[in-house]
Amino acid sequence: MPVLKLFNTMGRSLQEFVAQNPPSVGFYGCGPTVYNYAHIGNLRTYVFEDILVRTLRRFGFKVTHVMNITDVGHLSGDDDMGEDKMVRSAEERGQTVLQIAQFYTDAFFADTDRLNIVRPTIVCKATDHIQDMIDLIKRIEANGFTYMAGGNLYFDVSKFPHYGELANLKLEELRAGARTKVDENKRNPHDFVLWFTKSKFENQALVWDSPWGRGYPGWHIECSAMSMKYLGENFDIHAGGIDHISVHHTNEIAQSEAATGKPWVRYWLHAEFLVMDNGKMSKSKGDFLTLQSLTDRGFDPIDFRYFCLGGHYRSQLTFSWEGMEQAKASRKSLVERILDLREKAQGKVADVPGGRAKERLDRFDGYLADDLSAPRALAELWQLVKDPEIPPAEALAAAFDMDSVLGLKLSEARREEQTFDPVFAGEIEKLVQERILAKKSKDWAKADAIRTGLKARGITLEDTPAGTIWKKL
RNA sequence: GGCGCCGUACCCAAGUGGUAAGGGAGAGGUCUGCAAAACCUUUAUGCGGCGGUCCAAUUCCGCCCGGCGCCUCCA
Repeated sequence: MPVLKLFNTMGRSLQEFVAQNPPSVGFYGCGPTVYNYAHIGNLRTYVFEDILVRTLRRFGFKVTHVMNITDVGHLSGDDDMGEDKMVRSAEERGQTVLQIAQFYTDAFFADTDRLNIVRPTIVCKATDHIQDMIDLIKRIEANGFTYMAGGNLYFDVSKFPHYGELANLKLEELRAGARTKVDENKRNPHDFVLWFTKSKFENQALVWDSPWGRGYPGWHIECSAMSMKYLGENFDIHAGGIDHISVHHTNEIAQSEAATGKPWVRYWLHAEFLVMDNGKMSKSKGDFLTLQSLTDRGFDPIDFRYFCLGGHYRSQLTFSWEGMEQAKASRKSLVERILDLREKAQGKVADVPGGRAKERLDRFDGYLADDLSAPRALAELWQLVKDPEIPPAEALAAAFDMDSVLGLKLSEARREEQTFDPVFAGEIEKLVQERILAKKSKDWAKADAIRTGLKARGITLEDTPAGTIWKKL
């Protein structure tokens, strides 16, 4: 395998990936806050993380993938007088916060399953790790990075010299340009809460006892506590959306390294946003597209996955229905080619692709190795399935190999005949035979009538040299 | 104000200091009773504009125009 290079946000450069303890790789990906459905922008990031994990595994690494489920502590902004997201959602539905969390957690994994995203090795809920967070905060406190103010425990960013390195922030300038509506308890606008006992709103549903009083953890601490618990005090990769660079990940680094006194994460990867024609999609504004809204329009979840793969993860991708239509058409055509190859290979798939197929597979791996260039990798797959000089059985072997990373379910592709309800299929088969007879007697009117009739029922006929085949429209 | 990104054919979207991947859509052709599918051919002397560096720039630098993201919960 070629040398894997990844763009590290820390340092903003393409760097050779060197695992700390090869072949093991510790990977932490920020998971969802489960107060609502994931929207397709969220899902784009998870598709990216899936490509990352699958690529690492293809390149021989043993990946431990940890993902958090944020079910507490994710508060509204500094100057936002609104409620806790979880609490609001619970009140609206007349359920408990934990019921809400469970419902949307299930919905989240149902979505990622449909997108053929491999489940994380470890999924951990914030509410199951409160003691770990408290223990970690104690260490941060013991090292002198905290202060109490107004009942809350704050992290003092001025004590952490490297604060803001990930985001290229300079504290002096930030002070000057700071906003006015910040929490008045803060000494520095960028200080953040590690533990709340005084909330800006009432009815905090979940509270725990702690050395600082009864309350609940700040948002950032869960990722530090849980990642260290499962991956150790320093690990290889941490990934998430680009919006997390300046606040969430910056704060995670500060508190983690303040606790341990040593470097925490080696590689930081961030996925750019999926944006709508008129700007970004906002989960908190309530109007956003879910995977379900795509399938309601007749798209297969994998069409969306294909759509995501068409753009590089570090580039903004603009969502549009037209773009989805194109992805759908494109994927359909790709699957058609796989089916054709299957028929030509008469069910055979080479054990190991050789010759020209191997060359294309190598090129494919080279593209993945170059900062996960899915668009070029996908283009290479197209070149492969279109290459007339490659024997079908070899092409299939290489294509399925590529799909171990792309995840387009190519090996599961079947002609509709094989997946249809047998009764319905038998009925169609009968009509097809009738039409063949009509054609033999040159009764074009009847033949065309049958074809038109089937089309109305969503079935299209194709007369190939090998006979008539039918498929779903 | 600070940080960062983008502007490539009708559409989506890669990419490179030496002359533009791939897909969708369109057009022409082969095949066909007609279709469909498939296959073949075809679609940017051009990469927002203006300068600069260079033997050579779409690719580097500067400026300008246009669009977007983050800095506040958000992938």
